[in-house]
Amino acid sequence: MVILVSREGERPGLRERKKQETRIALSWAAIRLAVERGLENVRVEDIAAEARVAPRTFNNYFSSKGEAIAARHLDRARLIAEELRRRPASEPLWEAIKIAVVTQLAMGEEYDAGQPDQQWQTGVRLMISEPSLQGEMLKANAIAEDELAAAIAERTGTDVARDLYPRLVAGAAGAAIRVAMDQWLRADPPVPVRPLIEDALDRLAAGLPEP
Amino acid sequence: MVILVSREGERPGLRERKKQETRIALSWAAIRLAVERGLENVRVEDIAAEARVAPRTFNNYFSSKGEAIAARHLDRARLIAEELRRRPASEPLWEAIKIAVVTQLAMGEEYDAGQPDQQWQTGVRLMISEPSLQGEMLKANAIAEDELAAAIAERTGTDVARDLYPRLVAGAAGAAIRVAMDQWLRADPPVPVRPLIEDALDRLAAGLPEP
DNA sequence: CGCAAAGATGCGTGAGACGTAAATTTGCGC
DNA sequence: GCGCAAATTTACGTCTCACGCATCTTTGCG
Repeated sequence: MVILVSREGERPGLRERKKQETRIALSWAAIRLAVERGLENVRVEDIAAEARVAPRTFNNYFSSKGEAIAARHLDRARLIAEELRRRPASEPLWEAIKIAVVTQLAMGEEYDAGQPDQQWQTGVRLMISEPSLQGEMLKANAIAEDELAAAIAERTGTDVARDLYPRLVAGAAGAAIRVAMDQWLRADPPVPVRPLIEDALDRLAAGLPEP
Repeated sequence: MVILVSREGERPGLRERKKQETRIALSWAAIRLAVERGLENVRVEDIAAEARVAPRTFNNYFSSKGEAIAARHLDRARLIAEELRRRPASEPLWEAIKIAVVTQLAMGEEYDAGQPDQQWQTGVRLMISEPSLQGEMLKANAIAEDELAAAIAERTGTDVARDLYPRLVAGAAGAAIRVAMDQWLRADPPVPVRPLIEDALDRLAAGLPEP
């Protein structure tokens, strides 16, 4: 995956900031170009050019076009775990998860009430439509799910390594989010995402009773 | 993915049978070699040689080494949906799912009571350990999950395209299976899988209450 | 027994992933 | 400010791949 290790407690020096900017620039460039001309008509070289870096540099950040494209989604998905950690401990777990997910979705929200930002949506649609990118999206989801599991373990005082519980909840929540998202993207007269997400998570918490 | 379309209602002529055999031979060869010398030291050429086919033929079956390795797991995972369809309609859904999963796991069972067959286990371990294969395993799981969703929709009279329900259940069940499996593979004094799977699925059906 | 279709091969090409070493830039202490 | 050591970016070269296309073989069937 990433070669340039961004050690955690790194203070935001010019160096780190620039690295992050390059990473994001490469990622958006990859998405933009892939949407414009189709993934197969985009060479790594093009992406690098678009981001004003040397071709070889692309591979210092990502090990494939797919990874670059999924990076934006990954960063976004990670925020869910981060947000969950911020929720007060008094909140019931499922409630906290629901809020964390919805909050994260609302992040880049624009004019259109309740609709996540356009660019991210474009990226997700791209990943869903191009078969060769589906694997990358799944990988991103898996990574985000791991972080979510860690956050859940922390919050519930369970152990990610020993207990099934945190990973089970994270996995189920991840599945719910994926399904809701998918439904949302397919919806032909467009519908708001939030209700879908909430419905999916509520059903999970209810033990998935037959409808 | 696969180029050679195996049309469904195909009767098992010599042709089809041989194709299937080649596919499986390539897949096992890939796994065996990867386990023996490490994935990076296995060239497509080697796998083809091991399966007694021309190098070019490998790519007629799989589009990458990873796909070949995941194929065995995929075929196995698909059986769950197939088994679910065989369960009597009178059985409660979760019960049926549990049985379908356990039955499938028991398939290649050997001497050691309750432990799935060695080769498959080896393959799964390989996919978990090699980062570059994790994506392939996730893809396989996703495909199997789709089929499971279809089977669930059929059984519950819901619609995969319109209702969240079938995909939600399939996704949650898939997550439960993954988590249980993972726990099982990590367990240091080895433990039987079945209880883990059943525990995970039971918790799902119970709404994942905090422990 | 013979033909049409399906599959297996061979060959050639365009890309990609990545090791390595040289060139550049940044962070910092003096 | 200045200069050096560490972190990054680049340039190059190499090794595999994935896959299109043309051709040779094998299989299924009348």
